[in-house]
Amino acid sequence: MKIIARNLSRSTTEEQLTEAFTQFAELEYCTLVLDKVTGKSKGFGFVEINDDKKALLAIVKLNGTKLDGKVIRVKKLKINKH
DNA sequence: GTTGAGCGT
Repeated sequence: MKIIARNLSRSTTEEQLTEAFTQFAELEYCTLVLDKVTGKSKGFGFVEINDDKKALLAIVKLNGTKLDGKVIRVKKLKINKH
């Protein structure tokens, strides 16, 4: 299940995202979107988790929590529209 | 060097 984490701090790193999610599930994929020009964080990233139930749990647990001192917004990505 | 809604190098 793909997950997106928005509203991240610009200083938040990919490993911080990883550690946050790894508390609830094993991450299959994790990336932090970086700006092409500055190379800094765009403030959001994507996470992939195999276990859907754990993924949903991680979303609920991490959504609204503070990461790097900032409240983050975690949601599921576009679900199969087919 | 910065910024604050979002669905990706």
